[in-house]
Amino acid sequence: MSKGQQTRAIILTEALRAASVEGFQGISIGMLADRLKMSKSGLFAHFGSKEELEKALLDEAAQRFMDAVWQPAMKAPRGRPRIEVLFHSWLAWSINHEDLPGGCLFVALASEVDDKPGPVRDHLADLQNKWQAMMMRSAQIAIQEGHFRADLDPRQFAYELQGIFLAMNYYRRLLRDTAAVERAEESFRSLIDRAAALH
Amino acid sequence: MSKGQQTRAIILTEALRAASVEGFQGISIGMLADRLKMSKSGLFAHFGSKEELEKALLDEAAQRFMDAVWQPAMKAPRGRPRIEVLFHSWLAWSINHEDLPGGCLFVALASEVDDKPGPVRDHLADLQNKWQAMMMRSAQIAIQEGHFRADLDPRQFAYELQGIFLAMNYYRRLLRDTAAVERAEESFRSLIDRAAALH
DNA sequence: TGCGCTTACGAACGACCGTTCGTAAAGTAA
DNA sequence: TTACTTTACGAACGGTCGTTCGTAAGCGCA
Repeated sequence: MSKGQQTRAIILTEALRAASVEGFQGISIGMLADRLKMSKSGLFAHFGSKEELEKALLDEAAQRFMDAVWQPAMKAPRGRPRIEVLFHSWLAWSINHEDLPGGCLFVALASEVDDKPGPVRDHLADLQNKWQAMMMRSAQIAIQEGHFRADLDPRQFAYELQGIFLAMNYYRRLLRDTAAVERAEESFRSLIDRAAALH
Repeated sequence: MSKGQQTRAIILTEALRAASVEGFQGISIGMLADRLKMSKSGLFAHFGSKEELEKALLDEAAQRFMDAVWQPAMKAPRGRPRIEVLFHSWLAWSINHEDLPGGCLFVALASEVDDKPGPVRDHLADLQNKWQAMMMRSAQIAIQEGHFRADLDPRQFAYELQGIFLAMNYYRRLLRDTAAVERAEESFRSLIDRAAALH
């Protein structure tokens, strides 16, 4: 790995941390340069514009998300066990305080960019649409495997899973409810019970 | 109403619109002054600091929320009917494009302020904690009325209701899913069915 | 009508923003 | 080591930020 790529990786790691806490609006080139003891212009040169930095951050976060959440799920047996791993990896991802002290980056950015047309918004929406599709597909597989009811609506299943996750984030980060994760687990159990095939 | 209070109300209405779209970080005194064809300093004088403006905005939003969501629910019969009105008023509030073109202000602000200690964060968290308490209390009443199961956990009920709402916001605003509201309705029906007392 | 208080303005402040540019140092391949 | 490219820097740009202040106009009560 060349020197440039190395520095770039360090910048992205620090910027990821900062953005999870402050959002894209809240981070600045100067602030990142200060934290990393670099010059503004030196850091800036790695991306060419702040918008390019933001896109690079989304790519980096997506890469990490796939590694931390999707890959472990793909190693689990198809169907219900996979969905259980998926959900728990997802929770763990958003609570990983070292990489993302401000919680899940995608949630932190959603409200900020949802009204701001442009490549950053498009990129985030694309990633999140794909994530919904992945959850839907996982539910479909669970139906195929006979773990879930045949008449389950996978889209609605993904919607409710997303809701449980968002509520966990809300309770944990804004309300500082220490039982947020347990509430999410409880809701998840209920969702799985309803989705499960009758025996 | 004095001239000052009148101007202040106009500022708050416009600032509320802007903040629902751009968040607190995204609005500035200069931008609001431009939109309202006032001077920066003239507008500024009504609040004394940007933080005071933000607190005033939270108060104004809370007031409007109570009028638009809580009051209609209190006019409905106790128990399940009240909860149904509550939920639908809540959805309508967040979709009211005239007052809040960027959707529910509280959701828009949650991620922005949840890591920023200070009076603004405290104020928002307080409002949201009270809202959770209102939903819990409504569920308790529904239990008393015999509409909901006696062993229902009102806290968990409020959690899931919050999740349905947040997912609706996410689907509608970030993913631009035109069926977001219907998905929310579907999840709500399912939640009510599970909460309902058996006959 | 007149007077005092409220309301609004314009100019300016230091701070920070993203970005540009010329230049020096460090890395990398032959 | 040499020659070339990559990487990093410092200074400066125009612009916007929240905030301050002195001053003028307008409101509302006597």
